[in-house]
Amino acid sequence: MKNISAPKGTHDLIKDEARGFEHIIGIARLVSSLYGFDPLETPLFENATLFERSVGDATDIVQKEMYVFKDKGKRTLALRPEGTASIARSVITNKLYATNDLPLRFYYDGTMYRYERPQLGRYREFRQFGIESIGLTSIFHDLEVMLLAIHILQALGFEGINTKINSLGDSSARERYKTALKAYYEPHLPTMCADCQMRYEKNPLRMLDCKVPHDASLALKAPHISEHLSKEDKDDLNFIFDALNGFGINTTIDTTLVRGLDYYSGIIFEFSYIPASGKDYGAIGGGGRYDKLVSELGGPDLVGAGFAFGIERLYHILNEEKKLESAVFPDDVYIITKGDEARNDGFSLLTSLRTHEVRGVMAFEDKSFKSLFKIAESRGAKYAIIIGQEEVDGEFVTFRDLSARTQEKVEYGKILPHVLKLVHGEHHHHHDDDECCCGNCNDEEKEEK
RNA sequence: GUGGCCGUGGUGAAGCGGUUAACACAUCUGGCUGUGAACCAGACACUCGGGGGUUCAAUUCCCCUCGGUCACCCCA
Repeated sequence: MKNISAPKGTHDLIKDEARGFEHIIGIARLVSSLYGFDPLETPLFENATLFERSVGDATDIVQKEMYVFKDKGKRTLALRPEGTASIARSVITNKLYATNDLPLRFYYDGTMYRYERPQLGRYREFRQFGIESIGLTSIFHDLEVMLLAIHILQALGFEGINTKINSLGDSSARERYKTALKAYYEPHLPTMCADCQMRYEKNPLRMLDCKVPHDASLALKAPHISEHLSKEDKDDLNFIFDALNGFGINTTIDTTLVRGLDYYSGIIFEFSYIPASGKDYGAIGGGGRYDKLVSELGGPDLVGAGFAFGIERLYHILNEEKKLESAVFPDDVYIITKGDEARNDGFSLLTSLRTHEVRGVMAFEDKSFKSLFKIAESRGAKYAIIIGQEEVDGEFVTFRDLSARTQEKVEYGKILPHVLKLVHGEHHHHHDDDECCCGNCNDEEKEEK
């Protein structure tokens, strides 16, 4: 039998990692709802033309990274490479814009697919959390979107995020700028690196952040995109810059910042953060304004703005920075039994504990007490409940405090309240507070008696 | 898509032409007949990622392939 493996560029999220992802998404959803955003879930695949028309059929994402396939009905479908196009599509197909309450504010999260060569922080199936605000009427709406993004990062524990902003202007400004750039670079082209010669044809904006010293020095004197921006675009950019700094967010205008999706126009932004380990996971999130996306997809003339975070990247960084508290949920109780009768009694007890929101498991197979205690320990269980023949005969339970290493006998009839009191006790303890629970609880119990 | 490095048991890893393929952790069994530490004694590798080749002999060399990782590219 041949071994099977997970497809290249995919990864399983196991226990801690899955909980870490849940945590990140949970915070992002919570903060988004603070800003009046609602969830919107769209399909994992769409008609391929949706992405060709929105992301852009000349972009790398569509040209070489999209998973495209035909279904049995000969429809040409694509696994979504990003989330914005689907949200825009949904707004149009469901006529969500027919409301007096614009902009529409939505958040989403889910897997995205891009056929790329996997690397650290880059996968073929990866997860994003994003928000879209569609039907903007004010620059404050752009600002709101950015503040929400930053708020989420702060709520996750990020400090010192590098925020870069830029304005791409409208599409005609961008074309004018590309022409100007090419005119500037043309005479120098023979002296430049091979990559830049390729960029010249494909994406001249990228020539600006070449790392080859010679080329980088040329970039310093290159024409500026601001020379081609309308007054309104310039004012918007300055407004955002001042506002973010005014809120204490360290922001820089990076005129070389560009994005790989064609629908962006006007203000764009990107967040990055390199952890102390020095590992560079790339941009952790980014987004911007899209003036024409909705109308080009056949909807009304609505302006939108949004962003997306890469959850894998957020997770990896938070993990390196030890910002994720252990996501492990230790058992409250671990039940150890010996013999059929004991197993029956133990199972009834376990079942009733669970209905009372006590977390626990028991082993149903016969193993040595030694290994069962080892399992209880590795699960981080607070208490062990032992039921063997002695206990069954005497109708009691041996209740062991695993951290204090003390145990006592508790009658069958009193075990449920006994556990509930310890686990849920009126006086609320923090779960990470090792010493408190057992000691205090027992003391108080004695005092009450 | 281009180039570099890597792939040994559940895990971390030695070995780099002929070895019983170390060692450590984990797991299991016993010493302790119902109790988690430590200690002691044992046990556990049906493909050394997969396929092919060179060789008397390959985990060790070569090729292909799959996967990971790094740089480029691109982006979350």
